[in-house]
Amino acid sequence: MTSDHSADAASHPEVAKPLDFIRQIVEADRAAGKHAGRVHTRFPPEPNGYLHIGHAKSICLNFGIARDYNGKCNLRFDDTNPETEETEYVEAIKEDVRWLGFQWDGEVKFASDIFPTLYEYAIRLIKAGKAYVCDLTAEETGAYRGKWNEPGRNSPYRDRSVEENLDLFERMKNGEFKNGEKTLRAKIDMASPNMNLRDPAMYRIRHAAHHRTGNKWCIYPTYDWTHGQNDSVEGITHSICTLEFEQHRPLYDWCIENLGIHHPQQIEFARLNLTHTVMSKRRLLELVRGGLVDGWDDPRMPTICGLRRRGYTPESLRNFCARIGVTKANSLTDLGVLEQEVREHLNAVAPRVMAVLRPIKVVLENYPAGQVELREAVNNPEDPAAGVRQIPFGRELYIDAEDFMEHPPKGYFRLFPGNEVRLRYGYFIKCHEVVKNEAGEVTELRCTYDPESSGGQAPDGRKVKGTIHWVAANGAIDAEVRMYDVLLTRENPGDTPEGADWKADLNPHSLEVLRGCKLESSLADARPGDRFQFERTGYFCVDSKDSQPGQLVFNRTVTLKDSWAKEKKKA
RNA sequence: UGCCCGGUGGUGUAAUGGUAACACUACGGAUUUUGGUUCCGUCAUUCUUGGUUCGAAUCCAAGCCGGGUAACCA
Repeated sequence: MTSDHSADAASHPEVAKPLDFIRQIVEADRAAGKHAGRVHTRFPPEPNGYLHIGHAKSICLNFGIARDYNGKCNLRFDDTNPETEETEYVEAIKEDVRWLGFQWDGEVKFASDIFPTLYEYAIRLIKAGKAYVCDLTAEETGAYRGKWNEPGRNSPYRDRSVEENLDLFERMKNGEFKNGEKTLRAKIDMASPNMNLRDPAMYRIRHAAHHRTGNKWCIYPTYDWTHGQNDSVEGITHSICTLEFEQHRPLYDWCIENLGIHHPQQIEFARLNLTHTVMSKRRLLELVRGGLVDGWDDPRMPTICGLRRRGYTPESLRNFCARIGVTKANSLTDLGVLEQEVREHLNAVAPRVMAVLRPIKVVLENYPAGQVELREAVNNPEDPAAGVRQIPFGRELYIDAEDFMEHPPKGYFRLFPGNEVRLRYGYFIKCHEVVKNEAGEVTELRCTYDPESSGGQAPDGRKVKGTIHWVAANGAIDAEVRMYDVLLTRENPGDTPEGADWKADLNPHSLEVLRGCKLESSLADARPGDRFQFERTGYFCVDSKDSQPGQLVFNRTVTLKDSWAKEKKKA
């Protein structure tokens, strides 16, 4: 087994690091020859909402294991509840999985594909005396189920004959009964300490159109009666799900064993929690329906489509999932880990560009009026192959308001009266005069430049501490830039006090829209989805929804690390 | 209240009876035409109490703490 492991590690460098506990199980199963060494997983979303970063963890796990062990991974929609599920979500989910970089095995699967099989299986259980039709209402069923510390009571319908059950079940299917009038239940143990084994429902009556089967069925199988059999039929070997299904596992196993069919192994892991982030579909839906965000793909949403629109790359999401690991321990991952991951990827691949977000005009009094020269700028210092570009320089420029202070604190080495700084790829400049408007705001700086410092080095060898970015006024592009911050101020939204509204923690500053930002002219051709580093500021991408040629809109993906901001905070 | 599952630096994980380690964060420093990147360094960890053992993060027991669980949701 040791040699097997190293062979795998050699052919799959990404699994060379210590294996998570699920991969350990998979390797042990392979070594033992279980399922003839075959590995087949599945990702089983319910099509009733959009995928989020927590799903990405599951996707990376399931598809990743299939890839690592030359196995397969199915994409299967768990569409057993016609009342909440819609085709709209199916398409969005497929797109998100593909965008993340994964391809499912064969056709997309649906739980509804096996409705006929499930029906046959149910008849098998009825014939074996292991399932019965129950007339109890939902409320009554709850009462009969008992409490945690007291056993339930048998349903008065529990001992119907096989013939009667068969007849009733068929009539349920034929639509002879109203919603909720009858259920088909597994006959297990009303005294089980595990509530899931107290005669769980297998079928309920719902006269509702299903997004795929239309009105063909009016009885629908429950999750518990569907999932394991679906795994079995698809030949799944390892059925990976989240912790809350752990106490369903005995039921999962019971169904399969009593049917005598292929037995996949259910394995549970802890779902992802992120600081400042809500992940439940209910809450996400609340944000969307309440108009608190701009839809499922609002760049502040933790949805895959939101992160995509925000500028996250599939690589960064996959790397994130690899970094956080897989365990059974509940945890809360710092959002900073996700942000660091996207910085790391974008640092390597994003072209650098100069953009002034909050412009202040700078006039170089000793620079010839009307003169324009081109300066050479490096596109990506991390990637020499990215080459260089020419950017215009002139007498009038914009710099960022943050790069000038009239009365700077100690340690500030950007521009202030009397101080000399370097304009990146340009010249040294010195500020002599501050022009303000009536409100006392700085509107213009009168500066001089040192013609000898062309290229950013002074021949006399004098040094400047600060280098700031700039955009020539002439030819600058105007753009809108959306500065995003966390959606929730509370670090752990799970800590919202009982009875309190979690939405009270919504961050009122989660979006700041900046208009009239000045961008270097090379950005004129930027296309939706293009990602850049705005030098010294952060990573930004062209919004895929609202940006237009000539009216560009950028989203801030993440800031650059900022040790000066940290310094200021300390003071 | 019953049952199930967890508990390792601030955070996320590793160590699978044999020197508690890695990453992130934080803090310090070097380099730097991005206060970015990169590099070097520092701080800091086995929930408690017993038991088994030459030896326990690891096995056992009890306790404590956290999570899940009583849809005809998934």
